[in-house]
Amino acid sequence: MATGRTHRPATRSRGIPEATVARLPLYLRALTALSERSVPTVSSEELATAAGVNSAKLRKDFSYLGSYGTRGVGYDVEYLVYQISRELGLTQDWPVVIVGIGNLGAALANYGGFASRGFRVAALIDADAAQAGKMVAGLPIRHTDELESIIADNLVSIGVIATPAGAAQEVCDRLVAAGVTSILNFAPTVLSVPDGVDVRKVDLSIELQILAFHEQRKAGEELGEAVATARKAVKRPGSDGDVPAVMPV
Amino acid sequence: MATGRTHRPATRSRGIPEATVARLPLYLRALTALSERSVPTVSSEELATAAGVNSAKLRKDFSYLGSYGTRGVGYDVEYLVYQISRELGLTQDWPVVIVGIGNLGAALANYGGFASRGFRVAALIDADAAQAGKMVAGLPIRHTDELESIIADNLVSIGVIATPAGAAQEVCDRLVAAGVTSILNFAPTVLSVPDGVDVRKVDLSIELQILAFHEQRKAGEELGEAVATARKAVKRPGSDGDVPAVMPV
DNA sequence: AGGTGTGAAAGATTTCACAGCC
DNA sequence: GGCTGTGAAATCTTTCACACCT
Repeated sequence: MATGRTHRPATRSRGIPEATVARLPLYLRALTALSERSVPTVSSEELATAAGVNSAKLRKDFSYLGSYGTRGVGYDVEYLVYQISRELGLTQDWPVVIVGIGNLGAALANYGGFASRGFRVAALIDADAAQAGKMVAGLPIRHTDELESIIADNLVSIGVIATPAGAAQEVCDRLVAAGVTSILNFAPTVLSVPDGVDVRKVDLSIELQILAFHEQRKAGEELGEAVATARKAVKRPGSDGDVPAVMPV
Repeated sequence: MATGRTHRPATRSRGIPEATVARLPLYLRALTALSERSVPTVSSEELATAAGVNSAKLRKDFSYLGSYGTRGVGYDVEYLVYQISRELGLTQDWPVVIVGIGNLGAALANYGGFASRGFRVAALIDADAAQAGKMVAGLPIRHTDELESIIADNLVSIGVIATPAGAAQEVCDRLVAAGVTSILNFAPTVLSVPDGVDVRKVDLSIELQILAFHEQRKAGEELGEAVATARKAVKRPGSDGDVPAVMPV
């Protein structure tokens, strides 16, 4: 069934839904674990459990990639690993730069998952001249002045921004001007970019706030406000106003 | 319009869509910035631009909270800040613990956004006894042995896991057993938790992989594979096989 | 039997477009 | 005249359930 003229509309044969794309890395991780344990095949049910989704969703997701399973048997682990990797573009080398080597930037540089699966940290860049040359995760920190040449020399198309919020847009503009077309933004700012540039945002305080929303519901509905009240009383000394005077979220 | 019997079905008067909840922190941040510049009112169009969404979506989102705007005028900035904060549960104090004080955990502890808006780092916890007592971001690292008592003493209901993948599930189990009901997970693993416990996941390599997917499309469709080919040729020496031998993603 | 692949139904989210109020 | 609030339409996502292959 890899041959033409099937039910699938030819017009968007390559149009994999965003929601599916976002789950492919999850499946890939679960499959990689199975592969390391030399498991040869896996059913949609087993794989779905390992990835934390339900099996109908997983099968639907895979159906957008093609028919890679065998009815009555399941999926060949190695083959699926390869197909998903290829679909995600992980069979090629993606050089990335990390800009802003503070606590977070250093954590990212040291993060193992970064180095695996075709991603390669091409350079660490920081605006602080005093940091230049210092080694982090086996790489020397380089000064922002070199940003453009580093990107050009390494054909970098993915940039990671781990600067303070105030610097993020300027860094972003320079990355884009130098040729970067995908940005992973850790700074708590909305970046504006031209069409054709992708931005994904990772925002710690947003995630916490979403948790707080649900937490509040639980407290209110299941415990009749008692815990919430107790918690309110436990404010630490020195922040007893209603508006904590800290930097903007 | 705080009074009853409106068009909204009473059955889910409190049922704010997840997608809307996920955007409230974005609006709140934009509003806080306006508030600091003492801007009194803002239109849906302006606020939407600042938050990086379109105005119809923003108005729809706000309509789930209530009618807080004035037709022909816009929204009162201070009032909206208050309403959204309240809706998100940020008017109360949320003590959090961070478990796993490696590079990432330290970065989180130092992250300013964490400390703002009602979140308070109650303790930093690490399994390495040699680290115990060391100060990070003004707080002493405490040993995992103390986890249960720390959570009980501080009424902690939100836990942040920044441990290696291998330790995450065990830490999670202990947090949950001790009373934590919301978890922000930075470890690249699927956590299993009982009903009633919320888990949100932040996964750096997943974000990168999603970017790579779109990046690949751009290269293939707009440049006729030329750049992709060039990039493939630039593999660094020592990783010329097809399967990079690094830790699982 | 056992498990994939997928139409069709159900549900959620986004966008449109305009009535209604200031 | 300008801008909110919201039904209704369009779109996207998930779930169901079963035909079909091994």
